[in-house]
Amino acid sequence: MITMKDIARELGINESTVSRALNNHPHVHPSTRERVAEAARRLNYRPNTLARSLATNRSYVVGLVISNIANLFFAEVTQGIEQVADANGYSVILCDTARDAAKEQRYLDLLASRQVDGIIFMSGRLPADTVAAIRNVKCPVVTISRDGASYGIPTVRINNRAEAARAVSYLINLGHARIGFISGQLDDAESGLPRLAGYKSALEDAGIPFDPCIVQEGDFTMESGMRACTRLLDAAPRPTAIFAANDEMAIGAMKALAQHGISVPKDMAVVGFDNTALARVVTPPLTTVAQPLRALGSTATEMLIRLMTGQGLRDTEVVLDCQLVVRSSCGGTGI
Amino acid sequence: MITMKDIARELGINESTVSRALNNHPHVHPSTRERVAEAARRLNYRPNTLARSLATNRSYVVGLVISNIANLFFAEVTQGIEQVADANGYSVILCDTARDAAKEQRYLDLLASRQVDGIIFMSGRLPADTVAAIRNVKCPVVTISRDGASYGIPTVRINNRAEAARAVSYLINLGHARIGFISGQLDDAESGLPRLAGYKSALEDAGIPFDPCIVQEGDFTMESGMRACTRLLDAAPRPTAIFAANDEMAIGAMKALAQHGISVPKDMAVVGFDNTALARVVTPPLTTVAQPLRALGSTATEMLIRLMTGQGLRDTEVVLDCQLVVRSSCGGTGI
DNA sequence: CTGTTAGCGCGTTCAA
DNA sequence: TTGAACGCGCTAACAG
Repeated sequence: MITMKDIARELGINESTVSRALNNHPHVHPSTRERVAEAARRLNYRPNTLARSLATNRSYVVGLVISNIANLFFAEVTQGIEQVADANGYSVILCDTARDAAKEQRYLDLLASRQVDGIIFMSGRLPADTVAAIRNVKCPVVTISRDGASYGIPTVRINNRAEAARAVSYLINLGHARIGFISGQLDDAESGLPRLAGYKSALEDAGIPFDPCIVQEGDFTMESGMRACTRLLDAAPRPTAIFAANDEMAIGAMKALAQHGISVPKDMAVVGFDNTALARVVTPPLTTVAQPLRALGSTATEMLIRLMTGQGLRDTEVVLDCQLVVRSSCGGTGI
Repeated sequence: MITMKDIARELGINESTVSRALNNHPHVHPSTRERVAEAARRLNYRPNTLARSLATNRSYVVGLVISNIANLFFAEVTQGIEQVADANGYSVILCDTARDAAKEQRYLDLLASRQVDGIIFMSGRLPADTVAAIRNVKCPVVTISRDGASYGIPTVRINNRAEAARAVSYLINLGHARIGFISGQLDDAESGLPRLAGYKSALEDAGIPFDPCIVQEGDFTMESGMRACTRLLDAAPRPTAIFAANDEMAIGAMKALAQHGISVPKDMAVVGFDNTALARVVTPPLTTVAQPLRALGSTATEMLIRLMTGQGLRDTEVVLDCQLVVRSSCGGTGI
């Protein structure tokens, strides 16, 4: 490895002059600067970021703690994060916790040891000891899509309640008055309860009475969507539309409908939530609430950068808007 | 930040003794070791990995250069990589190149500057200057799924030719004699040409003449699959089965078939390649050649670890087996 | 504008 | 078994 010392010796000047020249400090003679640059090029010099970080106490690395990179949802958010980080000179250390709480803690510790300048945390719920661990790392932390705001942790998320209501209102405007709902786990404070609440409020706004018989709980898997849909079909009167709390369950519902010979969207409209790639591949393409995945990542990263660079935050909680993507499962025209 | 010096002062002993105690060196008095451990705990000491790396010249970080983390294919491989890396004490720096050759070079340089111990490279083809850049970083590099072996770069990949042949043979055994092929770009030395070659060889083995009329080139997108399929339907005699070089195009083909009122698998069998999550969501679920995605990642990481730890490599090229996953698009039973 | 000195936190000699 | 001293590669403070 070739160091600043080498190029200093080569040029018969001092190491710190080399440092200044390479870092574009003011007050370096143009000719010196040029000679240094030339020598660096010639000797194939590569700065040692580790040493620099040790000296400056800034690593220009951010940690990303995530529960499952193989999930399209997280993968897209990650892309938004990496892109903004890189554009600002930061590298990203990827930590996949596989929803393991012990791993979460270990990763937070590891990242702190590695002197990261900041951390983005997007791994499941926030139990008390995880909150404690987050407070324990000295660097700024931003959480995505979780209930961090209630702990005073900077957060970016979507308004699950309002977005769910928007989707249901859309169905109502289409003329549907009997709308089944396939919920996620109701103990999920993120995508479970709030989306159910949104469903209810949209009905209420339209003066449609809430009927618990056409609300079925699933667990966000395709299989649970199929089962929930089958139960919905037994309700009397039968719903004319189904809203599911995520795409997977909506797709499961469409499969169940197909098995029962019910045609989408002619006999049943279906709407999902998330807008993963699955939604446009399934037949017919699924109408769905599109989360701004990349934006979740980039916004969180921008917040983190503000914190790391000592600029304040406007709001410790940012709520992003979604978009209803209408496809042929809901009366759209399809491809 | 609290350092070894702090705990040394606290205990009235020397800093290097603390270092030895913390690193479980032999020849440290048990009582000293215990006092140090206790003080470290009490003061909430956290080792500074940067400083350690600078001193030992090993960072325990690997770089991952990838072309698109939002693609399920790469995301799953990445999960395999992260998992093995973490299990061996390595962290992963994620670099998403977005297929930008300039970014590839920049990232390789960046990683070298960060003193990573090794790099896994999985970003598109290997043009000459990228090969040069790879040779230029001093740490070991392993490539995945690319033609690195011909440059002497350690590689793990699948046998695209043989796996494609396997899928086509399966169709032949099912009784199909007229099998259309939707290829990828034929200038793609990875998934383009080899898969076409596999298609041809399977036909030849079965004594079926090759007919260029029922080979249509696509570009791995769903839309191109639709167009290619439409062209295939004009061929006379019309094929009874279609093999596509990836899932996306196979799904596009299924969409085109649906538009033409052709039922899958009754009137047409369809087989894809890759086994992304899309394959089991589409209707009917797609038969496809399943690449061992996680294994690609974990195998590459294991190779890299051998290299980083100075153990040799058995083979500089490892070829993994795929598996044909039969689903209802091809005579399976469906869900 | 440049050289000198000191130090970031840790590991590793070499003596004692 | 422990202490003292030095070095990893780089930045920063202070002179000059």
